[in-house]
Amino acid sequence: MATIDDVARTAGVSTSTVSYVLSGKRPISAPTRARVERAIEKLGYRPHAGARALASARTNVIALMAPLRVGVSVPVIMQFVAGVVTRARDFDHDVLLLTQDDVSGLDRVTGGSMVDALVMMDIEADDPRVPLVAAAKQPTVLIGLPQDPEGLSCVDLDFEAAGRLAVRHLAHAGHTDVALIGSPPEVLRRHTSYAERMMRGLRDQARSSGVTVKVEACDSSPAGAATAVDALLSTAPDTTGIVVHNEGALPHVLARLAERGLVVGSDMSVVAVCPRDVALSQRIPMTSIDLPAEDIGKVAVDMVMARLEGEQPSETRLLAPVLTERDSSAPGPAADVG
Amino acid sequence: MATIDDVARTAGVSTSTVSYVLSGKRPISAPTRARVERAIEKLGYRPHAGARALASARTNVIALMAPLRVGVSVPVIMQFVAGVVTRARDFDHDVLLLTQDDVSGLDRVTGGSMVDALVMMDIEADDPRVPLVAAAKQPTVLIGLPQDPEGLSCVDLDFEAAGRLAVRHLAHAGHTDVALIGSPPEVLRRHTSYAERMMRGLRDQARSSGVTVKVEACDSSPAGAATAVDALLSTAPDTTGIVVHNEGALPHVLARLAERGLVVGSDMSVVAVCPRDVALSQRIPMTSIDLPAEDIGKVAVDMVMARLEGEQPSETRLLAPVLTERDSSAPGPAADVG
DNA sequence: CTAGCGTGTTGAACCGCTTCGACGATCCGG
DNA sequence: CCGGATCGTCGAAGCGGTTCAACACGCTAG
Repeated sequence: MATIDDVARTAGVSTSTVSYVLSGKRPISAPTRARVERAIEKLGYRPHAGARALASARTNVIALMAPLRVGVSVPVIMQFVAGVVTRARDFDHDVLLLTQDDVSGLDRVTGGSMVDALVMMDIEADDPRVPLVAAAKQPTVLIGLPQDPEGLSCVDLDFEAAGRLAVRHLAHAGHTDVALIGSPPEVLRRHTSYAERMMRGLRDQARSSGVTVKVEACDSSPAGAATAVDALLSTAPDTTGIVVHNEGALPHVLARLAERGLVVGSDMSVVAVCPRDVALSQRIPMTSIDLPAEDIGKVAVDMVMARLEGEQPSETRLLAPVLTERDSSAPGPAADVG
Repeated sequence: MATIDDVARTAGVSTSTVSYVLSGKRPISAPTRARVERAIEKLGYRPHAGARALASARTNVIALMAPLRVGVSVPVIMQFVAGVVTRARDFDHDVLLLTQDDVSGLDRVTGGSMVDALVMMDIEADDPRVPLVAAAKQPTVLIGLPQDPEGLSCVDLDFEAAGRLAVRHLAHAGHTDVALIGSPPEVLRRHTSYAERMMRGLRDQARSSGVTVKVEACDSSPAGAATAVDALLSTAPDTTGIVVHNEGALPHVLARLAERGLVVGSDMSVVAVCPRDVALSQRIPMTSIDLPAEDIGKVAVDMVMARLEGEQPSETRLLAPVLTERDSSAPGPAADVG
């Protein structure tokens, strides 16, 4: 491998000049720059990342901690990851992938100066990782909202607003008895904040719209979905509007409703909270509130980079939910006929 | 951040001694080791990754190039990734995540000495990345089989054997007209090798088992699945056994069969080629050939590490397929009644 | 008693790059 | 014609480790 000294020698300049050509931190005359660039080209020179990190205290790598296991919906994770990786490249950074359960990884990458910054997904209310990264010298942004952000930046969909939006949509359409089919019980038990925020928004809006709202936890399996649907239909038989906030369970919920003889889009209105493509790949195109996972990932990177550059203070950004009406929702019993 | 010199000073030894305590490459007496370890503990010392990489020419990072976009099934990708990341940790390595389309990333991480080795997923027959990594100084293992491995290591499920196994299973059960519902047309068009190997196995075994086999490409959408099922049922109405090698389409294929009044598990036998959990989360538990994505990821890391250590030659390993009988397959028309 | 050995430790060179202070050259205004 | 900017380039000092040759020490064997 050619080194910067090789380049300097074949270009007939000093190594610092080569360095300045590369970084642009000092003006270099056009002819000199050209000579250096030609040498780089000729030798196929690539700066050594380690040497660079050592000398500059910058690695151009960010860490992304993602839940590679069960629980959260896999396509959503992938979209976050894709968003983070592609946006990181726009900032000339690469991504080091850590798994959620590898808590010691935080220390490793942080203390070992392996990364310039961190992005962490799937934050829980009382997440043990939060104090760790809060103490790190690298800026961090959380995807999700912990109880106490401790000066860290956060991004997420505004699930509370999403809950309100969903109920408002259904109420406007004339539904008076609505329900949430939500996250698996274990997710709720962990006090994952998005689930709780969603429920809060739902209930708030239900109160002010004067509709009832029943909440069912729901395992993502076919059986879990069936159980939830059955439970709902027996304890709240007047339900005509359902918000499904569980992509994994969504197809099975729809299947169960069908089995029970309910036609989604006329007998029963369903609003899904999930990524666009999931909404579109169901048996019928779903009315849905988009979960813009890829965008959130990108915003996370934007925020972390901003903190890396200037001295932006930490902030938390909640993205406004957008509801797109498709074929799974229809007017309800209380709709003005006309 | 404490440096190795700080540790040496507070332990009252030289820096090289600290280094040897850390690496174990020279014997250190128990008392000295203890003093050093106490100092490390006390200062919260972490070796600087960049400095280490510079001095030792080892980064303890491997690159993983994964298709973060459409095409291949998302859960499968996640499982590969999970396997690679967790196994890499066993070797004290971290994972740098590259996207499939970022071909220049290969050069970057390779030439910049950012990683010790590479793992690449979703290899196509005539993959442009193969010559690039073949020229790199880092060992690489491919998940999938290119036309010409050029001395690179490869791992994959033995799809040809899987094809044979699936047909053999159906033929044994008395099916005489079988079909494949396979990858989306664009995947086939790219000559993705697993799809072609699967078809080859299928056809071989069909010939020797004396059954007919019809092949349908299949888009992963509900509509695509419906189209494929309809086409199959009209051009080969006698089909009683289907192999589905497309996890995304699987639920929709099953849905379409149901809509057409066919009961999977009696009227129609279906063998899925997909990860276990996908097979189990369909409307009924599917007879399936497991796609052990996580294992493959782990094996990939094992292989790449072996090459990093000793001077193992490159090899290609094809994992033997395992068929698990569940509820979606049943005896066919030619079965011995008894 | 000494030559020779193994064990444990050390000093110093080096890995490849960034960056700071300095310096020569060119250009300006006075 | 001179003093002071401005511009472009350079030399050298780190950055924080690893590793090699060398050495001090206590042993054993001769």
